[in-house]
Amino acid sequence: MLLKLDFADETPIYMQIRNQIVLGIANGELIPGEKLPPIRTLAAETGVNTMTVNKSYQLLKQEGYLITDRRLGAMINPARVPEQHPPLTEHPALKLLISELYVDGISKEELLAACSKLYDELNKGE
Amino acid sequence: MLLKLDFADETPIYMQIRNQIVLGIANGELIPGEKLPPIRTLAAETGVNTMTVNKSYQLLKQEGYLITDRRLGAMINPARVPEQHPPLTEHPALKLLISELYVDGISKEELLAACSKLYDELNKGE
Amino acid sequence: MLLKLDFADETPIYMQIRNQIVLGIANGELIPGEKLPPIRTLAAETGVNTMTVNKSYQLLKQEGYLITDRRLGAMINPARVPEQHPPLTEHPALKLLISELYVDGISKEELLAACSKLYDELNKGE
Amino acid sequence: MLLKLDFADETPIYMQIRNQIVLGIANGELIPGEKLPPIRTLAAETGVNTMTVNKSYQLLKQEGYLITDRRLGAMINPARVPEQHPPLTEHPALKLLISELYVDGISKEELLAACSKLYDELNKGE
DNA sequence: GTGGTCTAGACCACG
DNA sequence: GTGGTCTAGACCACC
Repeated sequence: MLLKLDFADETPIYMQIRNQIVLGIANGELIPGEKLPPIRTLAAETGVNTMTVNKSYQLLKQEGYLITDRRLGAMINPARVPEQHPPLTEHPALKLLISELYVDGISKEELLAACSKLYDELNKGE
Repeated sequence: MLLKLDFADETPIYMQIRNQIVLGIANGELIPGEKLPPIRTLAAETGVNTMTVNKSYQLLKQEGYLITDRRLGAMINPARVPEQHPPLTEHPALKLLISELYVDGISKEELLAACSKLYDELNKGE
Repeated sequence: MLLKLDFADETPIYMQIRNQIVLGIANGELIPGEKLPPIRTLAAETGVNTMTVNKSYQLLKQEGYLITDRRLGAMINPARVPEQHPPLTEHPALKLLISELYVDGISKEELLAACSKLYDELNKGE
Repeated sequence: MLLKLDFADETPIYMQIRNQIVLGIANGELIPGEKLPPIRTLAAETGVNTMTVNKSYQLLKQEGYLITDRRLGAMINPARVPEQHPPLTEHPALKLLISELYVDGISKEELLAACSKLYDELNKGE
């Protein structure tokens, strides 16, 4: 799996790494139990400070996406417990996003079609 | 319209103000052409510095949500030109959001139902 | 002559009025000796405060574009003495403008063609 | 690169800084990828508040002249996408400028010669 | 009265 | 050490 980082982007680098790994898990590119590269390796490959990669791994671990085994290093959590969600209609980010799209003239059909398509693209291997 | 700010939240205050106004526009609470409170008033009401509110207004203006009529002050842009969107299926934030929800076990039906409901709630006045 | 003002524009209204009158003089729409509408009339027509129009007229008078006769009101100065210019190559605004266009990839030919065309369009009646 | 600010000038300081950097890019004094001084340094050197310099950088970033690499700070955007221009003959500032010069008796030849010279002086290093 | 600009500090997130 | 955010107060241009 290849990480694409944009150092000029406003989202922090550690968050970009975290996001890409989450995306990788969702679309099946990273499978539960798969080993992730050691922090130093990933840092060297991406030209990022080890501390930054470390922060990403810590965050992913805290969110349950990752587990670290002392002997094997980091791997995708094979037994993740999904987070408890309040009703989706209260999800602040989703609400804001849909509001922005609505104001930009996106129709309901377009929105639902895109959501459906994006969802279907996930984990094609299933 | 009442703004609710959370000073403990990590999202910057100026961004919270911006977000709430965008939400207000989307759900019809703020109508195009409507006058917004002067920077100083809003600052006093929310207990925030004028510079912070100023920053929000600047951002909203830059995004086209707001205009400042030199005679009357700030108002919701009555003739906003919607932003050009690349296909929604390439929208990074939407993609990430759906991925996170998917990994958390949200079903496609739940997702679409929530999006549909959120969309329908917007601009009830229409 | 019709003034088009944009109250949301960042350039002050009095300056917009001044600019449009200068443009009118340059393109021959306003001819030397021509009477300008009284301040109050212009203010009413454009929906602007009389003080604002007054400021425009004062500025134009100070720049020599306008003279006011107590009996006849304001008119385009029929005997304007052109301002003394330092060498054009030192003109700060021109320098900045050309720099911006250059950085935006405008070729020298495009620039000169546009300048030539714009110049030729002025005072067609001559 | 040395910035010359005129505190008596009516153009805002942050805009003067912005203008000088744009000029520097155009004439080749600042090359794409070159690192700019940190906000604090530039503020100290010019005797201006950090917030003011910050505002300049924000503006330059928004205009695409500058990027801030999260690791290295601010630098001249090495991959700037030129802005889309409507036909130059519709450029309001250029139109106004030429009109003013025309009314001041500048001949077409003088104008074109100056534009040509100014353009040729840009980016001598090329 | 309106927004726009600026100052002199301070704190924080990021790398 | 870097930019990003915020405060408390001030002054100014514009209308």
